[in-house]
Parts: sequence; C-alpha cells; structure tokens
Amino acid sequence: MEQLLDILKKNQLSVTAGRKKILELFLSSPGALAHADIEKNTDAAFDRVTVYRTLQTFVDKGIIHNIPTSDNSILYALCKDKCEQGHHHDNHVHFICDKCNKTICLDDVTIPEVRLPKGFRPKHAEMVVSGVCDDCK
Amino acid sequence: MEQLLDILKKNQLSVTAGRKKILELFLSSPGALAHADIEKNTDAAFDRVTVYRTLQTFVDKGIIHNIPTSDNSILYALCKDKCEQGHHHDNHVHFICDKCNKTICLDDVTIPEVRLPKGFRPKHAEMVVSGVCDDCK
DNA sequence: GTAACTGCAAAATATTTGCATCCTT
DNA sequence: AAGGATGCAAATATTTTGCAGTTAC
Repeated sequence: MEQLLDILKKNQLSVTAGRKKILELFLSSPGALAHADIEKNTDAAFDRVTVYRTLQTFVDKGIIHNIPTSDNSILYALCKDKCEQGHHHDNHVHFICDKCNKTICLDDVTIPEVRLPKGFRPKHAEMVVSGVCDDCK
Repeated sequence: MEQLLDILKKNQLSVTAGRKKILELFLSSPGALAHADIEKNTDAAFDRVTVYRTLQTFVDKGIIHNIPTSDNSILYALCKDKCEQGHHHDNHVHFICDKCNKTICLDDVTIPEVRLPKGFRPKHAEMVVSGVCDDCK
C-alpha cells in the first residue's frame, strides 16, 4: 500500500480511487491484465473511459507496458525494472500458457541478442513464448 | 502465379478473385500486412467483410500467421516454412521499422532458445525486433 | 446442381472525444 | 482556488453475424 502511493507520487500523478484500485490490481497480479480483466475485477465501479485513460496514463509514465500478443488483445503488465517516462526497459520474456491462458512476465529471463542482416539497427526486442506454465503442467 | 493457385488448391480452397488478389499481395510483400494495408492495396474492390473472412480462412489453413505486436494492431505474414493446418513453424524473427513502419520477415534469423524457469514447457516462440531497417538507415 | 463464397445490412464490440462536474493538492 | 481527473453522452472505429444472391467446381 505504501508502495502504491509511492509509485503514483513518484510519477506526479494525483492519488485517486480509480488509480489506486487499478494499480493495486497490477501489483497483486502474477501476470498481465487486459482491459476486460480490469473492468471485471473492479466491478465496473469505474467508467470504462476512466479505465482507458488510466491505463494510457500508466503507460505514458512507464508504470506499466503493453505486451505483444498474436490476437488483437492488448495486455498490460507492470514494469518491474526501472522504467522512465517514454523509455521502457522491459527486456524480459513473456510467457503465455495455452491451458490457463494467463500471461506471465518472466522477469529473470532476458531476451537474447540476435544477429541481424546487414543494415538493420535494432532498438528494441520483444519475445513471447507460449506453452504450458508451471501451474498447469 | 502458378504458386498462387498451388497454395489455394493444396488447401482445398476454391479459387476466387478476392483470394487470388489477397494472396498475391502477401506473396509480393517483403513483410507483414495489416488488415488496413490490404484494404488500401485492393482499392476497396472487395468488401471489408470479405477481407476479414479471407484472412481468417488463410490463418485457419496455415497459409498465413499473425505476428504479435505491442500495440493493438494485428499483422499477418506468409508462413514461409511448411505450415500445416493448426501447426505453424514460423520460427523466424520479425523486424518492424520505426521509420517506414514496415514489418519484415527475417527468414534467416531463427529465434534463439531461452532457458525458462522450472516447470515451464515451451511450445512456440515469437520474437519481434524493432528499430531502423536497411532501407531507412 | 450444389456447396462454397461474397456483398450488403445491421448488430455487437471496442475505442476516442467533448464537455460539465467533481476531486486532489 | 486551480488544475487535473472523472462520468456521461455521443462520435468513431472495428469486428461479427445473418441472409440472399452469385460463383466455382
């Protein structure tokens, strides 16, 4: 809870009920959350628009980042590393479980470097592994 | 062109103008395409719904696959390897250029293996690198 | 001729914007 | 008190579905 206020204050965001609740969800969730998850877990206490704006604000501030997915869903997860505004360092692998369908941040698994063809200048890399997670094995 | 008919026939799909045109786009494109790209490049000759259904059909048959992206866009690319229905083998890295915004399949760059935490069973991996491509450097 | 494919209309879903009101600092 | 955040309404955008007409085989 202390941590929660800390994060908001560090990012110069005013502390509101919606932001507290949504950030709390992320802090207590082992994996990533979709917009729909958040609406479900807040009992629609907040307007759908507020959720959109809160997520966008968190992304802008570098509190959360979005995770690449193959379908059209947008998933968000906490930036565990030191993310600054507009400069994310979420260089860890994400795992999607085919059974329970959860997305998990493997914070300890860093994305390996790859050798690119001549002329390509890499700036950022994303890696998503799917399969069966520890809980569902 | 021969190749084009080949692909459709191998997958037991009837040969129609829409499917030919869309598949042709993929065959002649160096990278991935979004739904919007396809509408643009076909001059809206086909109904939007037809594009949706054609893409879905191609994915189901394993002719194309979708590429994970961090924003909410859905990108599709040809399966260059031998993909069977419901069983893709597109284990190459995709590159998204920040300048020209094109997505390129780096067919020769294979996705490296990563060591996962205990209990995780990987089945499939996707990797997307962004930066500046050879043309825009 | 028959099954599959397409276009149109419309429904369902998702996201964005403007503005008045309320809350945080 | 002032600026930012929220809720509501409505505008946009995206995707899906049903059905009748058309096309491929």
